[in-house]
Amino acid sequence: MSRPTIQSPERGGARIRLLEAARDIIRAKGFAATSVDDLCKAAAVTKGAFFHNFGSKDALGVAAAEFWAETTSGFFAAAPYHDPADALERVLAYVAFRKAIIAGDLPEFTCLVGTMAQEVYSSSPDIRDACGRSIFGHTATLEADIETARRDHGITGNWTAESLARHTQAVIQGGFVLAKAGNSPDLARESLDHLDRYIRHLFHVTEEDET
Amino acid sequence: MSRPTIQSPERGGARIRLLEAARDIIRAKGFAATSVDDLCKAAAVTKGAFFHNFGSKDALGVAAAEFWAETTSGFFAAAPYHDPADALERVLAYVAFRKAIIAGDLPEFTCLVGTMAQEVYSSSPDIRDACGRSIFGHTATLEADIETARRDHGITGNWTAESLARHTQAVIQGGFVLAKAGNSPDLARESLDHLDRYIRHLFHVTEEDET
DNA sequence: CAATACATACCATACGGTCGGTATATGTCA
DNA sequence: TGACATATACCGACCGTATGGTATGTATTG
Repeated sequence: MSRPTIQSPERGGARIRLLEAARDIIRAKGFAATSVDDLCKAAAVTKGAFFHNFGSKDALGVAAAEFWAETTSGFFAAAPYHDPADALERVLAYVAFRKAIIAGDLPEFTCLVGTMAQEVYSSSPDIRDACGRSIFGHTATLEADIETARRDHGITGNWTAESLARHTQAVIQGGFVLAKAGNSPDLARESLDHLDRYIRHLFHVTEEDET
Repeated sequence: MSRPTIQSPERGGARIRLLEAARDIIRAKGFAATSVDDLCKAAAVTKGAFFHNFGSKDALGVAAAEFWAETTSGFFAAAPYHDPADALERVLAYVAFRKAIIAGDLPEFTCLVGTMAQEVYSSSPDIRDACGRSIFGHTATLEADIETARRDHGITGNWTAESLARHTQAVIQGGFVLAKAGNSPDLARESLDHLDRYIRHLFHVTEEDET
């Protein structure tokens, strides 16, 4: 871990440690309830480092949403649900994958940007928009597979790939809300079963046994 | 507006004005970002009144969730979607009704308890549980119609009425998250169209044209 | 007279943010 | 090569304010 240089200004250890702390703490406590001191303590840096890297707490929120977008898009790009040759199978594999990664404690699998957007959409448009870019950027990656599947299977319904991709996100986000309200990850998984069934219905695919 | 009496202690004007203020402000700013002073100012009462009626800010959060449960259950009980004789039609009318009431600005139609649960599920179990009771108490009112519809239409799928009722809530809550992230109510309505289509699929009903 | 339903003044602290300082790395020019 | 200027990354003390909460007083009601 060398010291940061002028060529690689992102190399500053404090910045990413703060972003990782933000990812973990904000998912558990929410943005407003997370203090700058909380973040500094968790990242083992001082306030000076915080305000050197981020001009304000709001700026940290925006950066955290962007950091989330980067890391999750890498995570999903490397995930195995892209393997099937058939586009529809990839879409169904995506849903199964989203279900499979719901494991452990709630703050570990819930969505940072969904939580933040819900909380600050009115008071901090910058954070809200950064969260929106993360969410809708992700739906865009699904949209291509859905559209391909739709064409390959000759499906002509009163819906668009874009809309179904967004609905998929809505189901996932809504599942998280219920899981938190009911304090049980099962509630998030449950809705993904319905989503799976819905997509199979849309594509006239017979339902598989669910595990 | 008489003074509260010992026979009707709920008659205190400050209490309900504070609860109404909480309902409106927390939906816009979130629970943590809403200060006690904010609420007192909006309700035109003093801090003394606040802490007389609620022992703490957390207690106000619990009371606000319970207030929400009461008012919304009254609202939905009086709604016209209960009119159809056929249970399935009532379920579909419910979805249509949920779509219809998505109007105006975001804080006016989004769900207080969904927002609060998402925010405080970890730091304030009391509020979280009160939110959970509100949400799952509402799904229970749908469950009966779904179960009746299922029996009347002789549907035997790999799902339960309870689960579909919860899924309905998940779609609604998720729609709110996307609507906030994208700053557009249309995103909440969109998912309800998918939900409508899903339910019709489950009950083998031909799709109607959507407005 | 006792209980309720407030009002007002006050308090300790936690909060976001600022500021002056220091250590290290890099470019450059004699 | 080395001295110097400059920029970056970070430290830690400090500040003004906002926050949740309290203590005391008072008008009204049964």
